[in-house]
Amino acid sequence: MCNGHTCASRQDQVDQVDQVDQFNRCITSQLIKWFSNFREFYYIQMEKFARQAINEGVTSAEELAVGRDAELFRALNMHYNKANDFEVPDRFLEVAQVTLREFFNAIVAGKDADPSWKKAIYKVICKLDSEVPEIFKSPNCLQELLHD
DNA sequence: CATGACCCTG
DNA sequence: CAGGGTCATG
Repeated sequence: MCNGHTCASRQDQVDQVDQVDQFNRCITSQLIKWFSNFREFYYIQMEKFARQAINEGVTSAEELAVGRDAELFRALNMHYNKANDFEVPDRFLEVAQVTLREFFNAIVAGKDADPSWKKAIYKVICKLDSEVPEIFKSPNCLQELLHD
């Protein structure tokens, strides 16, 4: 039955599954790392633009708006969507604006004196996170994404 | 012991 | 981004 050419041994099959498993684990951890880096860049920009607004004399967070033409948006888009491969959801703009205002108010209030002042903001913003798209939860996520 | 969040560097 | 360290979880 198993002539060594057309049929893999049970052990070989087990090894293959292990390899696929490890492969997927590497890919996912890599993605997690990427998202982590994205998130960090996002907040760095938020702080940067919030301080910039303050230095420019903005007195109220209400004056801060993040539209698709905003410098802040351009900076972010440059990193996440340089080739404009997809349309940025309006939801993203909304959350970005909330985040910017959150930073603005915190800094104006002098909360940045506290070494961990950003955590309060993170706590607020993470609640605004959108649900993870179903495809990403699928075991065949990689295959499905590759088809597009 | 493994994994992931978070932080800081290069 | 990638690496590496720390800390909390399970």
